[in-house]
Amino acid sequence: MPAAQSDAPANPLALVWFRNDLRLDDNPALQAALDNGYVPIPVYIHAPDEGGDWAPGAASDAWRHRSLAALDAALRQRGSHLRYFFGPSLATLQSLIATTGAEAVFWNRRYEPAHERRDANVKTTLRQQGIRVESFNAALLFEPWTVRNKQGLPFKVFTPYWKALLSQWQLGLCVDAPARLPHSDEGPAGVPLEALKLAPERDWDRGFWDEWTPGEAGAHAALETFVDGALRGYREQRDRPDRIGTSRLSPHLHFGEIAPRRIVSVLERERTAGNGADVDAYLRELGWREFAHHLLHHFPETPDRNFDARFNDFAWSPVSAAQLAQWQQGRTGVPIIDAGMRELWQTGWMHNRVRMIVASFLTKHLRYHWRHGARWFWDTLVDADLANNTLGWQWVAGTGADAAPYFRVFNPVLQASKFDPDGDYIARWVPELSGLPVPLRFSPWQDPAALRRVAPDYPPQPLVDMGAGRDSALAAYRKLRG
DNA sequence: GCCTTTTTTTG
DNA sequence: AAAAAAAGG
Repeated sequence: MPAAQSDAPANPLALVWFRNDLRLDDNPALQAALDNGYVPIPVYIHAPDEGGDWAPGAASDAWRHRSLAALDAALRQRGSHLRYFFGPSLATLQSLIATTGAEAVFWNRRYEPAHERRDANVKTTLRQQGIRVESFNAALLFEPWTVRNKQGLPFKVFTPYWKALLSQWQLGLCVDAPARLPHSDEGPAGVPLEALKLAPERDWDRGFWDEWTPGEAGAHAALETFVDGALRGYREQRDRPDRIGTSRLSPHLHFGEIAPRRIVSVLERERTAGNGADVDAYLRELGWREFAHHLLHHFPETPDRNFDARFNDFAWSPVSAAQLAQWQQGRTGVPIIDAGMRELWQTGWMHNRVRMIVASFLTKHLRYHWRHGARWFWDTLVDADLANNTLGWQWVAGTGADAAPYFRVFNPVLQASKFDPDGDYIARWVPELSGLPVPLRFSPWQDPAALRRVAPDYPPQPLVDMGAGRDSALAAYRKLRG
């Protein structure tokens, strides 16, 4: 190399701050760095306490560990790599700017209230220091503040919200992952991924990885599996926990391993005369995800407070730690509930239909405040997502926006017979009941002798009598209105 | 995106 | 007599 070359101005550096956008495909922050002629320095900053009361749970950490490793591997294939640091985020970015000489910072937005506040502060502070800072939308089809009703207010009901989305449906083109990435070794190397201690010390997550492959490649493989399999018939099969009837994309979406816009573009490409209704049904589910983020942005207190303030006076039952543990561990004596809770514990995921059933049981039959369920899901779900989790629990509990009315009580026996008609889901997750014939498998307490013979360790009676639980929930609700 | 009970319709 | 629809929580 001629010496003169070193005097030529090198390409300026930009920090690309990865958060819940752990992908290279259609990543606007990364792309903006490249398009503006910067050499991107990909960084991940571990700062769980910046999530406020909603620091990531254990299952989420286990997933993130693997997803970060996958992102780093993908970056390395392209000549770059991911650098890991400990927070606080602002101080870490400032120090990186000082040591690398980076002139810009790019990131993709998050919508959790604590993160929105933090990001706003980071942006203002760095800009005051003369740094170029830009944020982008990588996680949503539409930014929450761009969807308004006729009065200019945020929507509170899903159907009109969804109609508004459809009427303004205009998605930009996806940008493919760059084939090569310029690279700089300027500045500190950071710490090894293992230092972040995201992976469990004890391998309680062993059962997760038969079911899931975190990371961008796993996300695209899951999408392909969905398109080749469950998409056809999705509209009807998506409610069947005994089948692979859903996309199983939720954790990949949460971590931003795949863009919703990419999913839409693939589904539209795959749309045929035969599967149009199925594609539309899936898009509607993506719509619920959008709605959840819309609500969280506009009503940031809802992870901890009832959306419907009338419920602030509701007579929730005092929590019995023992009963709550029975629900958590899948030992309520109600098979469909126990199957769901055990699926969650063993795989970090639960079928959506079953989420509604176990949530209804906790908030109606046990009449426990939805927060107890939301917290448990938060810790155990690999797809734990503040927007979706909050909407889901407040929806079932009847306290939310466009929620199921409180008097809508799911009957777990009826739900099981409707959506797991052969009892296969129950048999898989509560195998000790597989020796019972099917109608009995939904309500084994109805034949105590058979239950004792087949599964002597299974609770002989449900935690709550179905009829009594329903009635007392309805009575508490009546008092609220009265 | 429900359940139960009551009422009406259908075979 | 059973199934479907309606009503109301």
